[in-house]
Amino acid sequence: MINQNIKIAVDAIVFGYEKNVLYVLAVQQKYGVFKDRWVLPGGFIKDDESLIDAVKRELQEEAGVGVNYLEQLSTFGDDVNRDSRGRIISVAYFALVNPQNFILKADTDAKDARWFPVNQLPVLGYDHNEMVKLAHARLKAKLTYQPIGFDLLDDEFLFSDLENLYCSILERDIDRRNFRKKILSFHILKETDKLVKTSSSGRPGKLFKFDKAKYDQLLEEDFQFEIKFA
Amino acid sequence: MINQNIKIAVDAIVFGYEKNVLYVLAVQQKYGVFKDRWVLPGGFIKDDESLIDAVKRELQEEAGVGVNYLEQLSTFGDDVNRDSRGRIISVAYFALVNPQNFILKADTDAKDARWFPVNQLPVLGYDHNEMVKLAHARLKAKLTYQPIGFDLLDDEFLFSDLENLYCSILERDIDRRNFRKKILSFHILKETDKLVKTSSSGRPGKLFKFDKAKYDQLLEEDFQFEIKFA
DNA sequence: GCAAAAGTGTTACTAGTACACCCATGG
DNA sequence: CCATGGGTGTACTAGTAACACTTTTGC
Repeated sequence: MINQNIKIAVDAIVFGYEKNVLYVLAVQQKYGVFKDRWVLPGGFIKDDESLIDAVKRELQEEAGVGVNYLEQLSTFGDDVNRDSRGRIISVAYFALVNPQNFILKADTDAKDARWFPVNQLPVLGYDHNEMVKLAHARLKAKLTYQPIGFDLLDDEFLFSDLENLYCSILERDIDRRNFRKKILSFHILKETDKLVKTSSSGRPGKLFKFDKAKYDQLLEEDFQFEIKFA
Repeated sequence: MINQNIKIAVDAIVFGYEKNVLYVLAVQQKYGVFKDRWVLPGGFIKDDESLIDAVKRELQEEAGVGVNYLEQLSTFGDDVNRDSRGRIISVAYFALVNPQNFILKADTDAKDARWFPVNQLPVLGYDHNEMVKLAHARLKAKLTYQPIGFDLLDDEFLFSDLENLYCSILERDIDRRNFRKKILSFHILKETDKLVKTSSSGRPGKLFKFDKAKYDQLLEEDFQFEIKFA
């Protein structure tokens, strides 16, 4: 069989959201040319490991993170010199997590792991800023045609949390009444009877849950989640 | 650096369209375990070659095809045994061509090259049927939100050609009047003053051209190509 | 009683849908 | 004059957009 001197790696763009800010996970390299440089979590694939398992393993090893949503984004291999160590092709994955579900801890290869606000990201190693840019665009687009915002929130959330998430990620104002009407019209939320208040003043709000089972069922009947904005 | 025993390849799902039928390009293998088996055109990447160049080279070598539209589809590497020769990860590309622009000719590695109607595809080698399925879904989806139908047609075409293309690929009826109104409202077509008739009877129709420059310009002004159907 | 956040309904407008007849050509 | 395919307009419907006041709570 052909002889090839190319290595293959995976990298993950992991988004987290908290209090109106969208974060990206980065790790600080322990070794190599980019020692101390911030990069996306990732690494080489093992010979007998699926791509997706490789991503999950790296996230676990480098930052102690388990994801809510994970999908393949794109494969970076057009720039032959994207990695100075040699020809390396990387399959980038797009992930969503709730940062409150775990505590970041740098582990195997990483010296440190941190959340950076997506708008204040340092210069990362390799072509990782480009990957983040692409993933960010994907997130914005997907938010409007797939119910993935819930993967960034707690299991139970206030309507205003969801609304603020859309506002801050899409960077635009949204009419609260129209937004609520639209989302409720899908019937993919379960209303709990719990009332909570976040800040010290103001009327408490009802908690909602995303009804995944209902959503999956609706998908069978060509239901299309879609939100447009004024 | 890590030792890895994984090879990387590219494969292409090339769609062509002619007279209400959507075709996929396949080549017949000359050598190997799958000798004589139909598979998608593709092959190993060279060490100093970008992914996209590898695809273009393989298409040229195996079938003599130059594409109108080419984009990365997905990378297949979750099934560790997808290729019996060893661990091979494949980056699949999605391509559109106008079959009239060239003559198929099997060349380097391929014994033969042929168009198969997408609905009468034989069992292909590897996981290639799965790739076609994914690409087909992508084509259907993209047709409604990107002006890629033109890449399957001649440079100049009748409105009815475009309409039939949408009908046959999306497998549904379309109201001619509404379709024409919608497409024309985008102002991305140039009307030529040529009149032609395809069949021997009936009124001749006007030829149109896709105005790519105009479309690119509109994109700058957040124009969104989008067609919905009744 | 005031500040803060939650909850709610109506009207105007725009875009989508449904639908049928006339026109130009060749035979 | 008939068969075939090209070209066109209007009325109805549904979904989106714009918009402001009332309720509950803590202080």
